Amino acid sequence: MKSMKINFGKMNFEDKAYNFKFFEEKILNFWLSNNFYSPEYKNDRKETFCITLPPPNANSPLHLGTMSGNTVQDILGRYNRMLGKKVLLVPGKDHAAIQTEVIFEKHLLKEGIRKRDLTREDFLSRCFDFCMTNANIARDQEKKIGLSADFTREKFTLDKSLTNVVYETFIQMYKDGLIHRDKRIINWCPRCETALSDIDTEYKEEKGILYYIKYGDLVIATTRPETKMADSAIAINPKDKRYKHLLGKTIHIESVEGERTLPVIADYLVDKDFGTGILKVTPGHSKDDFVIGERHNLPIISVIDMNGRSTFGKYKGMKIRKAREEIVKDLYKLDLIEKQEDIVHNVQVCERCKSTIEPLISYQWFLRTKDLAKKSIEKIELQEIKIYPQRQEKNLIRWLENIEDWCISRQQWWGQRIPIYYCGGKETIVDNNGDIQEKMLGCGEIIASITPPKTCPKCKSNKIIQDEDIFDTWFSSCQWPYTALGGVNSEDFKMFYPANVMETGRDILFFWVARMIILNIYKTENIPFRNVYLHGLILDREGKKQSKSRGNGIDPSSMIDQFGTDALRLALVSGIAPDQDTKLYNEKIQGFRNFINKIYNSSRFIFLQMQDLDEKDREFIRENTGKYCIKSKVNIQKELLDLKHMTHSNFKSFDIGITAHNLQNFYHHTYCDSYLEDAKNDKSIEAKAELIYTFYTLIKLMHPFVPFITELIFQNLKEENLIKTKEESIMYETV
RNA sequence: GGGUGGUUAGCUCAGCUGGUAGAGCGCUACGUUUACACCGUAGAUGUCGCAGGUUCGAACCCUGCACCACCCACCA
Repeated sequence: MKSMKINFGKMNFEDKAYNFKFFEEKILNFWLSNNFYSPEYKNDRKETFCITLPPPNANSPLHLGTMSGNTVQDILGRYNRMLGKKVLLVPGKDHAAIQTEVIFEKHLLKEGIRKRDLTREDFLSRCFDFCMTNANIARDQEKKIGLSADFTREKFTLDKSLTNVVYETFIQMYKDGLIHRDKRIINWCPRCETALSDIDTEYKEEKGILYYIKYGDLVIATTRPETKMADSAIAINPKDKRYKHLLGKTIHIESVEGERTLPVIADYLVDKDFGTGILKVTPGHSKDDFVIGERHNLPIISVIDMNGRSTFGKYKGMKIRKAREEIVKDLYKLDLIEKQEDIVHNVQVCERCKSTIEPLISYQWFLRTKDLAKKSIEKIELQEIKIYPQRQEKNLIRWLENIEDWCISRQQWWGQRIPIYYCGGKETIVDNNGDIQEKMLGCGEIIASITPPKTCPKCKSNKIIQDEDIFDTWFSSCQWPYTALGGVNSEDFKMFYPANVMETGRDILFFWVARMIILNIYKTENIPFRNVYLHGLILDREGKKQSKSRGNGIDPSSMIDQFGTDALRLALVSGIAPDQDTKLYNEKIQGFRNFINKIYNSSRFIFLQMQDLDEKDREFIRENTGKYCIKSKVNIQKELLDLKHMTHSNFKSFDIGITAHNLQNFYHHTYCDSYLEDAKNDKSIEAKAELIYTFYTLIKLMHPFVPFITELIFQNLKEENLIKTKEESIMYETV
């Protein structure tokens, strides 16, 4: 691409206040209309620096947290570019499966359309358009904050090419025996008729009744008598001496479900202080019971269907509440209820419609992670991947050590549909014993394939049906480090993998970072990134989390309009420490705007000194490479050198907040308040040369943090023939 | 219940491996001087959460406690 000249014009010395709006727009156009953000701009550079930027969700505009992350990563990118490296920041947008589907459904509802009114294809195509609209807004925001990412390389996680890479990974895992299909308890919303991840549910305090039900000679307290026919054991706490004699025995009961024999087991999940200290274990309808059931190899019985109705005996077809009432009545009739108590307990509900979650059993796809996690732990312990702040390392390792198999299927539409095909299809049935089973309708062949097979390889039937489910969104986003680079065979992958930094929130250290390490080591036999930088949250003035419901969210674009991008960038990073929350509010950003204005005015002062110089003087100034003469109480030569060293060493340890703070402090108090004041006493040409030299040095050091105003000053120094440079932009100068 | 972080000037926070408490905002007074009132100069303001301990010496190290925030688990 041929570079284009933008005429910045001379700075307007009449304006005493920096007109950031005017200049920032010009500068941004200058950067964007040239090739500066591309690593190919300086193709001869050898050492690389790469960040595959965490893709924000394509379902809404960016919030401040993402922009703060962008700022940190851009600072690292710009700094490394100024160190002479070939820098690539890859932008992207994430399809964010479930979250997007929820948001888009709400969006549709405003138009009076329900999801079930649409076909799967229609829903997907509308949702795609919705995402593209938001992605465009988000991309503009990224540009506006000054993110020097190569936008020609932008990826969307649902792009066909990325999806195919994800499919390849899955199929490889399938062949390696890492994928299995198994029963699992899920959060089912009977009203929305969908499975929900824990994130899409919330807890609500609810009044309930605790029934003390007789089980033979024992009494068990429960709020859910309607699941008692799905019990497969009686459990006590191993430390509970009261019931020790029962261990290993079975108890015989006669109840509403008829005669049954249940084993007595011990599990530490049982709270001996709740109710009578005895728990009825119902693996089919309670998450904790499911865990206990797995541990003790208990049968799973289902008595509630996906419509939230009972499937058992005389209660069959009743809504759960109704079934509960009836069962309680029957239990009273049989004199099997000792007493009942009112209690207030937390109930898990659907975040959207607030109906009570029904934990149900269904078949899901799983990834075996234990062995993969071991390799990841090794790499972290060997410090091949470093975590900032370091204390999070042990959290990460502990999580990896205790990792469970990962359920990677979801019952939604918006996402990557699982590339598994069944000959003739399948259906899930509940047999008379309450057992959930998958019944194959064809010859039973299961085919993993990127493209739909035309016929069954075994029986040659042409009735091939794809699995209905999609992948967990994290299964795709955890492959981002190589999908962002175009897959493991691309030129970019060869040149830029592994990335140097992964910058993300500590809240997704496990969800994302840990699993990214796992999947990337599996796929590439190499780490995905060398450093992990965790950021904290951006809180409001009172230290509260910003949220839409609280209405305390800070609108990034209004901040930029009021105070300018450079000011916002400084406000977002100055004084921050990794994993540490930070507060943001108007007055704070205003303070940084004042500082930007200080930079502007000091440059005005310096340029005014240079106004009447002839070309010979200018040449003298240009040729000055660090001779000092101005008498000042500040030893500027030494101070500048110290500042440089400190900046470099702080960057090495990712102490960006400290660096920003130090640079600002130095510029304001040492450079302006002391040194510039003293410089006023020396009118010699040597003094002017020193002034330009020191100024130029500082502007470059500050550029990664406040890129706009420093570019403006650089262009004017060039325009005025006061510096010797071959570079078109300050971002390719050397620090 | 388990874990992590925080507690320093009215507010927001610095304070690196122990050696006389710092900056910005705010406040007070003064000031239009070769850039800047979105400014400068000068100033007031602190039992460094509480209680012990180590040390010649602790905001910093150790022990315990309190309060705040967050994370994980549990709520039959």
